[in-house]
Amino acid sequence: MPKVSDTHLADRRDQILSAAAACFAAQGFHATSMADVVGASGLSAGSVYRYFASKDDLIGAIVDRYLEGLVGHFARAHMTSSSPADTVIDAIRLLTQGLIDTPFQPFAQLMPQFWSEARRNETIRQRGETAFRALLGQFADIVRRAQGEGTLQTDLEPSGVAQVMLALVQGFFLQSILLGQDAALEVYADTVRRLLSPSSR
Amino acid sequence: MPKVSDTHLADRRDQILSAAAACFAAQGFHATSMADVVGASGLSAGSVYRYFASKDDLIGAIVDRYLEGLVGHFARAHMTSSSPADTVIDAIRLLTQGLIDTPFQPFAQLMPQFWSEARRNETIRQRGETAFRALLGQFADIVRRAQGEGTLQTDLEPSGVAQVMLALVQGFFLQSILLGQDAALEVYADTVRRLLSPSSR
Amino acid sequence: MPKVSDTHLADRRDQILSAAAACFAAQGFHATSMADVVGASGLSAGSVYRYFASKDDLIGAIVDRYLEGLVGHFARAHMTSSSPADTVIDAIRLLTQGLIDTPFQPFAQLMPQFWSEARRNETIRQRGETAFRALLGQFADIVRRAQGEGTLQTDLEPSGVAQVMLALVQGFFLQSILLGQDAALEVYADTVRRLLSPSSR
Amino acid sequence: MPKVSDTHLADRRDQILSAAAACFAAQGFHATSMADVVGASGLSAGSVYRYFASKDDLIGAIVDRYLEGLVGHFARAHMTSSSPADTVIDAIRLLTQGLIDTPFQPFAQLMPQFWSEARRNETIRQRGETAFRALLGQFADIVRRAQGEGTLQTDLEPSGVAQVMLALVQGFFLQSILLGQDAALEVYADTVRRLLSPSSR
DNA sequence: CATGAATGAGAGTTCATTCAT
DNA sequence: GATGAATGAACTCTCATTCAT
Repeated sequence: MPKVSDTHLADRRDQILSAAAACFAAQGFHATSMADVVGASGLSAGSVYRYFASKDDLIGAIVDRYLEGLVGHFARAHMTSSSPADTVIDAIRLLTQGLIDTPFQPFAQLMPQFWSEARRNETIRQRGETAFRALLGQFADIVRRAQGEGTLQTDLEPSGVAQVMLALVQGFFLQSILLGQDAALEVYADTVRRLLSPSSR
Repeated sequence: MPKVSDTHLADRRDQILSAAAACFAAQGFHATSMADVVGASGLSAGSVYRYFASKDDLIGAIVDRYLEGLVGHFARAHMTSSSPADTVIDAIRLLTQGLIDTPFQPFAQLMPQFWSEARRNETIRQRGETAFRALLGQFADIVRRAQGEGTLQTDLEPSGVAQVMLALVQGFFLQSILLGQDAALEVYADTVRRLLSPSSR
Repeated sequence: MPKVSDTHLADRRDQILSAAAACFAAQGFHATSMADVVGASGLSAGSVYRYFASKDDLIGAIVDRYLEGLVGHFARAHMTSSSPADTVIDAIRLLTQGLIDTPFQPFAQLMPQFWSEARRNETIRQRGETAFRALLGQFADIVRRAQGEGTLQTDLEPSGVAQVMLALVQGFFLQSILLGQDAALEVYADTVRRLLSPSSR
Repeated sequence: MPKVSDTHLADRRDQILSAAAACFAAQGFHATSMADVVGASGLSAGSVYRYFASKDDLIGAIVDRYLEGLVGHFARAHMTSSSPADTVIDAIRLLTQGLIDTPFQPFAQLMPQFWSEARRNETIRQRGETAFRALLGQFADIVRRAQGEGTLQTDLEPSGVAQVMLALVQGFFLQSILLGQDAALEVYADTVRRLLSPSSR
């Protein structure tokens, strides 16, 4: 199919990317063979390699999507949340739902894959660093706003609280891999809210 | 009645396990070939397979060591720490030092490997669940003790705080993979201490 | 009755052939992909396959051009040269210059490619046989003329001398691939002249 | 089979090398797949790669054998031949017989492969240069000896005659690929003898 | 007529595992 | 008991060729 519209090309790319994301989320980057991706995409090997130069290129594109999705999620949470605690809890809820049935469905499951890869692949590490620094910046802004509104102690370093907030999201997800996410969220959310919101004390 | 002593057998096993841990920490489970492990161990392929039935078996043994080391670390931290905040910070410091020159040197680097594997390997997930539930139990005890001593609010659910404590350790490590661990620890530790220690408010 | 003129078709063919010759000379038949040829020709894959049924067909056409060029070169050398020795030396000089900046530029570099291919491809071998028999015939004529003029011993078999002459051209080119052609030519030419021209003895 | 004798290892290497030489001679380097070599060797893919790191490595080893065989052949011819003409003719005869049933059987057929490869592979070109310079040196010695014995004109440059001698061997082989070697040799040999031996004039 | 996206068999290579010695 | 040569299925990736547009 020559001289095809740009939309068509972008759709094909998305088709491959979605298939790959599903495979990678289910099996991990390294346990997924290109044949798996090819099969899941419904295209041929040659076509997949027309859109992505190598498996690493495909992994890079998936990671980019993952990071964009992550930063986008948190940016939206940022808009609608008033407090650091709610930001953390909303983020978890968004990502948890993403674990089930949103368009971001497979991406939350990619988290451990991403961290493994970041240790070995400098390009991915750098992209991750950029994304996560942006995230920490957003969180720090939320902290400063809360401090300005008097809902958070002013002796806390915003960057430190931002790191803590991020850790609270990350940690919950890691734990949910081992323990299952449903049961714990209520207690966890309540604890986070009490610790990060002095008004409740 | 084997010709060689049990000690000899155990030593061989340790020799392989140490070599494998170093390889896995440096390159990840999947990027490490059995030939890498065989080479690093100084033994032959046949010997390695005499002690471990398969690569997965070897990974399982490494994960067991990793989890034992982790639980042991925190258990020790438990003994010497009086407060939840100090437990978190001590744990980070122990593991951070482990990143450099303790006998646990490679194990901290195995963290993302472990979480990736736990998503795909049910046996490993279960062992992890057991270990982390034990860890959470220890942390909950620390929380209860602190509440009894009046250094922590009593309206906090101990299991929730335990999860938060664990998340604060895990999150710091994930972030340090991307951002480098040195700079942030002081601010992070200070923030954790202020949030988890009402006396400072 | 085609919509485009025959000239246009022939031009397209030449365009592809020139691009292919350059690629084949630079990289060899097998290391050159059809994508390379397509790219160098400035046309599309479909167009190239409109003019040449297959890669082998294209190789065949290139070989034909190569052989035509070769025979044509020697035919011209035949006209202007009076002696067997000068024929050999002029041929080398023409082809050597062809290595640099004549329209035959890439063809001399195709020589080893041709001989490799002739061993495996019977069609090409046959075309080569025809061309080289023609060449040997031209050379034999030159020998007979020289013998008639008394500038060459009459006890030499013309066909044998023709083969020797051809070998002297071919051999020089093979050696120049390994050794570089510049330095040796003067000594080589002088030696050829002395051996093939009894007058100089 | 572990702890196998060095002889056994060398035999395996030879086994692969012989199979590869046969394949390469029959089909050329690039038209021969590693699967072809594997099949012809009677071993497995893994075994072939235990002895040769890559296809290029294998080609390099074959070329080395080819060049050694070539230089060795000519060195022997050198010993037993008294005149430059006989050296050329003996060399052709040795290599021609090699085309049929000596241990060097496939190597003579590798000639065009070698020259093609030398144009694209600098390592191979260099090895070839070394070997052929050695050959030219041997030939020049023969020339000087003949000049000393008064069987060759002293006004010929030994290095130039050496190049001519080599060309006469190479050219005959190239021509024999197209024309078949049997018929021509007698006439060719006679012509070479007459041209290179002034005594016959 | 021209295009170039799509194909899929097959390329070179790796590697977990076995077993004769 | 230990060895390491041997295995072969599976891997990532290429490329000559086709055909819907």
